[in-house]
Amino acid sequence: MENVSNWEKSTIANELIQGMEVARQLKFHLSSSTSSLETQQRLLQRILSSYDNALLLLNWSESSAVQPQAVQAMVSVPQSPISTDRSPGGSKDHHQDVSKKRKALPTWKDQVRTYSENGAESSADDGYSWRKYGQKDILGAIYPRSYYRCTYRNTQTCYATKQVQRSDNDPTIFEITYKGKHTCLQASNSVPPATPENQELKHDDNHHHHHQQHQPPPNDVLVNFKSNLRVETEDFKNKEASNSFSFAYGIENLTSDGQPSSFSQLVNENLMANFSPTFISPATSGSSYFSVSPYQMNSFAQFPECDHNEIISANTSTTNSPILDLDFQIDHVDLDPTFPFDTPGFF
DNA sequence: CGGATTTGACCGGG
DNA sequence: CCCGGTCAAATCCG
Repeated sequence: MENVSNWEKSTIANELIQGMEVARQLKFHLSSSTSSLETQQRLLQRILSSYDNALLLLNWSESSAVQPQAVQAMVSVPQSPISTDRSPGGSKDHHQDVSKKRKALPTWKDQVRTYSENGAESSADDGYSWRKYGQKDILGAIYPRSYYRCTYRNTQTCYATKQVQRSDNDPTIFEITYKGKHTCLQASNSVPPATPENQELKHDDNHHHHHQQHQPPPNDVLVNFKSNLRVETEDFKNKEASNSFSFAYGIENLTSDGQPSSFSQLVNENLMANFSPTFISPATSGSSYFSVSPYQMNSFAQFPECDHNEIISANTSTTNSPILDLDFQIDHVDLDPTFPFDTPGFF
């Protein structure tokens, strides 16, 4: 337990909460006669994905996490090459030598929805200061991809990076891929990151500045779970109202109205993806902020390597993936019980 | 002037 | 050789 940082806890809890929320929606849909099978399957997919991500976050093993983007790409125009679509026939032999991966940096994704149409700048402030170091046109993508690294890479040897890619289908969506965790110490007066990355507490505290962030015992996680779930639900509704999108419960209405529905489904999918719980602070009671961030955090971990997931996802993904993942996890834990994250010098 | 961004070159893996 | 990722010189900006 001790080697699981607060950041990981919150992120895992994030996934679990999301899964629970979606499960509730699915329950509602199942009892509703108007619910389409497609919708139900999508909800189920999301639930499985949440489990998958949570398990993956627990020990950084590869996974067949089903990305919402994949669904989105399938529903919409087939112009964006998503990594999950590969020919199943090409299942080449792969080695599971986990030993000599050099770039086993943890990777997770996030979707940020901009509210102002021009708002390319709104795609940003996640609490960390980034420095752009490159931009590339990506094959098959309309918008270029921007590369950022932590500002304190040289001064504090912080190797966190992120990539920002504007979505082809919905230009108000920015897909952000984070690689590596911040090992830097941000300025103390700065606003704590609204992302689950609440890491400053886990640094070797040469000087414990007033750490009101206590390490919550495992039970606290559950407490957080519940309390935040409530918050999240409210927030959920607020956003639904403010965006004047009837989503989730209204999907069928939108889609079955004779509309081609690909777009509305796309929108709903994006909303679904973005309506994940806006971050759960591990410091619950009396804590100053439940950062209800202006952007949504739908983080799900990614496979540091592409090798395994190829063959895993070649199988029909969802059903058998947990089993496979468990196997991987066991192996992984046996081989490498230490989490690379908790060592600040790791890179 | 100093730090951040831009942008083409460079590099390495597939 | 193509493509994605990074470097670094030039440029921008406060």
